[in-house]
Amino acid sequence: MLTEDLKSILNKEQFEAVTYGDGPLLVLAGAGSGKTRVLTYRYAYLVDCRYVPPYNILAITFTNKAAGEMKNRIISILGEGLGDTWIGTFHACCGRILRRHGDAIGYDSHFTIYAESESLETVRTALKHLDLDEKQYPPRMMRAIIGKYKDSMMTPEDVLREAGSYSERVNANVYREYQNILKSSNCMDFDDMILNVVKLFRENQNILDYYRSLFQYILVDEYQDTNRAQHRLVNMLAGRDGNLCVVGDDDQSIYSFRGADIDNILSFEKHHPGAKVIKLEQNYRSTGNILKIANDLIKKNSYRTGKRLWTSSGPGAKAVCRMAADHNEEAEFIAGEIKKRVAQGDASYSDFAVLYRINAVSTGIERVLTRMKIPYRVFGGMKFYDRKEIKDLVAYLRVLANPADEASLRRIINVPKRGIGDTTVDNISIVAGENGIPMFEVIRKIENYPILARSKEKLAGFRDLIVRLGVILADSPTLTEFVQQVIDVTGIALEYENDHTPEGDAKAENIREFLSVTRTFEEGLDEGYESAGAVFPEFLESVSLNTDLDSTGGDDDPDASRVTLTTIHSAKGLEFPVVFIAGLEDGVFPSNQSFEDRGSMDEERRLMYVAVTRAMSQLFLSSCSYRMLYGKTQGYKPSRFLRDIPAEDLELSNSGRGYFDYRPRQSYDFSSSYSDFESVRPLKATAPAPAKTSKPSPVTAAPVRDPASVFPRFISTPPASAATYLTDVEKGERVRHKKFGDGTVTKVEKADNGTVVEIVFDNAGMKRLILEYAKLQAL
DNA sequence: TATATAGTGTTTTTT
DNA sequence: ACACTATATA
Repeated sequence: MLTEDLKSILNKEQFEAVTYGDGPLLVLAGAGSGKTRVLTYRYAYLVDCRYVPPYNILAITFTNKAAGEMKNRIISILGEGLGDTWIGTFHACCGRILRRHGDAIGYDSHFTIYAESESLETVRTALKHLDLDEKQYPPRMMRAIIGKYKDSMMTPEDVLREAGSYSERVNANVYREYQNILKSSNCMDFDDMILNVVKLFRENQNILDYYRSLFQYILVDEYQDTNRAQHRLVNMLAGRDGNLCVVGDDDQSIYSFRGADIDNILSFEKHHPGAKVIKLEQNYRSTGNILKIANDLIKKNSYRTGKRLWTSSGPGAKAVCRMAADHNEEAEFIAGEIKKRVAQGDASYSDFAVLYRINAVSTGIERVLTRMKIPYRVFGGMKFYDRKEIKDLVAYLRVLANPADEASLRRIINVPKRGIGDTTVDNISIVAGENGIPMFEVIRKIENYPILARSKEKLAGFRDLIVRLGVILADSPTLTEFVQQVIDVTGIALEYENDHTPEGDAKAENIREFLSVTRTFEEGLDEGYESAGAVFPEFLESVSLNTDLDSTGGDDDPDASRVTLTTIHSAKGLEFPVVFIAGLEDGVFPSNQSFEDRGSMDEERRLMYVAVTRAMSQLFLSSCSYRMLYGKTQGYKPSRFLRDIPAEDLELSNSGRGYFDYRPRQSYDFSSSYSDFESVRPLKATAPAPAKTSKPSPVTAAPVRDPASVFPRFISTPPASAATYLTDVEKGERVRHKKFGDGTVTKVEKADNGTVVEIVFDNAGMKRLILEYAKLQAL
């Protein structure tokens, strides 16, 4: 590969980013600006022109898919294999480090990785240990709280030390017990994988030094999505002046609810003084009209580096905005447009995507697509590994690899049913706790524990089953054969096969499908192997970390052309010729939970920006006057994001049946998104609900032409009650919020859009609210 | 221990 | 609307 060749393939900024020399480099890559191209070419350039061995480059992505694509593209650029690489997700790379060096922080190399549901089970166990009522401390909420602590890298001890209230102390205790259970089960959750590597490095300078010298170059993709721990990890490895190249787009940061911290990318230059910053603003995906809408939307956010996408291609078609009466009309409009274009022969179903903020919006659209015989696929439904029957099978495998794995043991101890009930399990757990040994050790030596005498036979049966499977593992020549034996010997598929229901058949089929997962894994191995046992741990790790949809199987024809239905979050990184953004109503998108503070409203706007920039040549936006959500039909107003788009950029498609005659404002009003917080409450559905039948009846659908409803934001909303809300507060003050409950003000700061108050709520954690809108009451 | 019933809570979810 | 879960009951 010659540098001259790169010049002809890449634009000026891309070229500069790819060939930049040593030291920190920040690439701000706008949507569709060739980010992946830069990453892959930079990797190839380092290898081919600067003679860096691939093994000395750490390339981190967020998804397995991205890692796989990156690797393949590099190989095709270089035209040769790379050998052993460090191209992987944060979790895959950390897993690899921990399998090797985890013993330095007290983990056995066969540790199990817990996903969401096992983690939740562990929280339940922790609550039980602490005698806490699940009603009072919902496991999901507790897990979320623990997640927040982990996001901010706090240990249970840190939480306890800083605990100001009783509930915070309870949180700390649950967190501590949760960690204790994980540790004694030789398990980690996803967050722990990152945190533990940070811990490993912090406590073992020699190990850190080893990896620092190993990774001569570090590339990180989607940097705007890193959380604090990941940021810390990268900085430990790269140092202040290391050869760290991060690529990302602050305008596409949409995962803050999972701990992603937009500051990591925005303050890169602060952390790495003298860093080179390159902006990629030329867009190769969308038409000019689409980019104009995207640019105009995102420029309303103030906390950003500021980029403006441009294209050398023409303006293309105008975006079409449909004001529909209800979700049925919206769905029919979408289906109709798709049908029409496919019939004309200039598009196939896979050219279309329907994007929405919340999954609940998809159901209405699915119904109509099905009725009109339009093939579609829904992204991000039930994942293969999330299915009960697969989890059961995996739990068997995990117990074999790591008998200390308590959540997995509990999962399978009575699957298939063998008469071991909750009481017995609780007793085992108590005995295990008293003796400080794993539950499986108790089962191994049932004779020693009189409490368990009654279920002795049954437990012995379970123990013998596990032991027998262990022998089979040692004897099986291949992984697939072994797993087949596990299925047969345990009989987990049998009970499904016997009940002869469609669901049972599907579950049995899924279990068989798991064998294609093992086969695929075996095919992917570079070399052959001696026995199932030799690759077993590696296989389990790939199962734990491969949570995406690639191997879901089941669905008949993967190549068939279908419309894609997906949330905007899952659509990030994808592109489609024709994109529909459905459900553009205030309270749906933006979500009504985002009205509380500016930070989340900005994130909603970034989400809208991501949605718009998925479209290549045609964008459709739709909004409903009435929508049924969670079983209730309510009136809604058009999304503020719709109303923020200048009128001249939209072509209206109005059936005349919508209750609002939507007219976007002519001139751009920067304050609009915040000026009408008072009117965000959905309208009460006093008007006749939309017709239940799929064809809206023309009688009930008479449009309302009352000017007040045409421009609802000009209605002066009377105060909800006589209650007075605080207009100024000070640090330390106790306040009450209608949703978050009571809390203490920890910070007050003036911003151009109002007064930002930071409040630590007793039960809801820390929130930043805009005082003017937060409706706080004094206590 | 298995099944019926009432009650609940629903933003987004790369690993 | 709907799915999941805690509880009551046989």
